[in-house]
Amino acid sequence: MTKRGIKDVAQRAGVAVGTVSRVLNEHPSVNADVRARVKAVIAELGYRPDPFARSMRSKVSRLIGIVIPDLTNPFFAELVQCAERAAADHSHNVIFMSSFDDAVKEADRLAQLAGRKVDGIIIVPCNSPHSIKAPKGLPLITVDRLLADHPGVAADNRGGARIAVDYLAKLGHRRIACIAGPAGSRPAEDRLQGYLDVMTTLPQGRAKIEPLFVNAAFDYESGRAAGAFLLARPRDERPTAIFASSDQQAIGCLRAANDLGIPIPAGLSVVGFDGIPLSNLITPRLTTIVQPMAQIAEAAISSLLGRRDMPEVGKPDLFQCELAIRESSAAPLLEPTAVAAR
Amino acid sequence: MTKRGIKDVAQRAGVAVGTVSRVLNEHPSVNADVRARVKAVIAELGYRPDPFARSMRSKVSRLIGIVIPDLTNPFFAELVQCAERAAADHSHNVIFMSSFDDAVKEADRLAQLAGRKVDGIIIVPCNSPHSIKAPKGLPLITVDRLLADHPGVAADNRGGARIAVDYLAKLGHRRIACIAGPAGSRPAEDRLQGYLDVMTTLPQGRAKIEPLFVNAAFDYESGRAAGAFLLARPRDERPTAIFASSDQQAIGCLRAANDLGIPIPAGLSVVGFDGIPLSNLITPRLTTIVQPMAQIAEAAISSLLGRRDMPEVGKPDLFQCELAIRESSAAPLLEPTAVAAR
DNA sequence: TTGAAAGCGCTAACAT
DNA sequence: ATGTTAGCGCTTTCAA
Repeated sequence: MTKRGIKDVAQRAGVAVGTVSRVLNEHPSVNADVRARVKAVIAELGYRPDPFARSMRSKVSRLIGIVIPDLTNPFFAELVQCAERAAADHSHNVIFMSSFDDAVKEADRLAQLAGRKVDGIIIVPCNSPHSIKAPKGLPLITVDRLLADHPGVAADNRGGARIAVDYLAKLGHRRIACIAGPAGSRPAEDRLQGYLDVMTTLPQGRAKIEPLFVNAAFDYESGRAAGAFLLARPRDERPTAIFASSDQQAIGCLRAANDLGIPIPAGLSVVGFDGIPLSNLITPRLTTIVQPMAQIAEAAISSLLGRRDMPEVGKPDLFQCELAIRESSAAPLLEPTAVAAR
Repeated sequence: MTKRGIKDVAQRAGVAVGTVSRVLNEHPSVNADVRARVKAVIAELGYRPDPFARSMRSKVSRLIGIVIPDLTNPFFAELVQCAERAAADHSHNVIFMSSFDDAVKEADRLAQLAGRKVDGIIIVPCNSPHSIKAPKGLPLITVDRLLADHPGVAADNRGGARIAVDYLAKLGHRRIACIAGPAGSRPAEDRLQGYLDVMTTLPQGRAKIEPLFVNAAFDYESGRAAGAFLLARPRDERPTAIFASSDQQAIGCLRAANDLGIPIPAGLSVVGFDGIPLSNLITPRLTTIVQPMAQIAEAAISSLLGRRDMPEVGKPDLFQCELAIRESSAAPLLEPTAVAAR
């Protein structure tokens, strides 16, 4: 099978190259029979338009760039996977790049993507306090870690946290602690806020209800340490439930409880956040707030491609989270209210 | 900053476009001073050659395609991350695609990459018994899951397994069990073989030494189940050490031990395989065989780009693994030899 | 060593 | 509705 160009197709079909091009681009003004004939020839010849020649003229690359801080984070890995699927659904391919959470590398990657003339960029900005210089004229959308001066889509972190804490409260828990994320992280702060929202509106019984939280990085080990800290207090002051700001933290916290011989969920309920695949694979399976990653990724891609309104700057599109009740949570052993009444 | 083309550079530098092109491509026959002047102008104008125009003529895209079954697997995520870094080191970008372990999708992705005229393809084939139709004329290399009819690079799985079991044996363990990977998986079989290699050469003491292994998927839950199975036997027949074929399995196995109240490493040593980041974040930190992912990825990229010989078909390049001794392993409580001698 | 010019394969503007 | 043609921005002969 030798090299086929648009000319060969045109010649074989007895039409001009322009017509073939129109067929290729689904241009309306082509007679049905001509279109059919051309398509037949295309199939017959196994012709595939050269994407470079195409992009050079049309300024459309059918390429989406995605820049994330670290693929080792399962949450980002899932995002990338979902984004690729969404892009494929729209006949686009994905150029993947990692910024290693380094603002300099991030800027470089962005410039490269601009050079590649990608049709849009999805970015999870790195954590250093900075903003991004979006190549102008190139649609860019932030995901998860929102930036004030760029459009963004994310989970409704605050709302999700409320759902989690609300659930624990309804189960009867009152001493609910929170492993908050790292200070300065937007998602972390939103989740903490959601926790506080619920805690401050809980009906005050005989036992005083006070929010109790500790900041920690989003990873497993930090979660374990934070959990150990929260659980290292006299039994009657010890939290009966912990809301962690990430699944990794929650899993670490499970470990801390285990180290102290606290049974799950009998002695302690733990709820995570994110809904990473691992959360449903461990024992006990983790009750968690699952982010609608597929929806988030789909929204980001659609917005970039103009098939959907771009979120306004300052008004990110937020997607509702869902509570997945699994094995790490249950009603507390002793109803604190009952105890207080005795 | 308006649109800059090669013409602007040529004009500003007082040379012909051809000369600028030669400078751009490091062509030798350009006077040093001319080259310097042109480079200065390029920098001054912030000129960036259009990759499409470039590729259209040169048939080189500076793009590498990578197809993996599932990014949710932390091992593959690390591979992708390493590959992207290696590609970036060679001024290439990476088009990422997921096959979702589906041979049909895989073939489709491959065709797309061929259409994109990528300079090479890295693929972790999906598990179904099949082979891959590599677009001819396009360098393709398999990683991890090797295929008999394509060049490949991977860790020396058999050697790595030997190191692990050898280490356990030297520690004094004799009842060493193995959580093998899924049957049919090439890496799984190689690792099991390594385990058997060592077990069959262990000096037979008074206590009979027999290999004991059970197949399981590579994930956490399968590892937990397999661990529970292996540990559910009378104490004096129970393995004192378990070699798992993946870190995820090992972590699941740790959990199984924990459920049975077996202390780690006092009551049981566990060694994993892969060296995923999580392995060093959990408690206890997991002793494991770490694959040189960066090296493997670098080798794959270099081979594709012709900066290094492509591995021969049937003779994959194998990279030595390293033992990372951490907290999940130790000498057995009672030296079996001593016991036998008593 | 350098310049001039011919395309690469396609799209889009213009002509019919 | 279809044909014709001028480039897109670059690389690469071919001359000089």
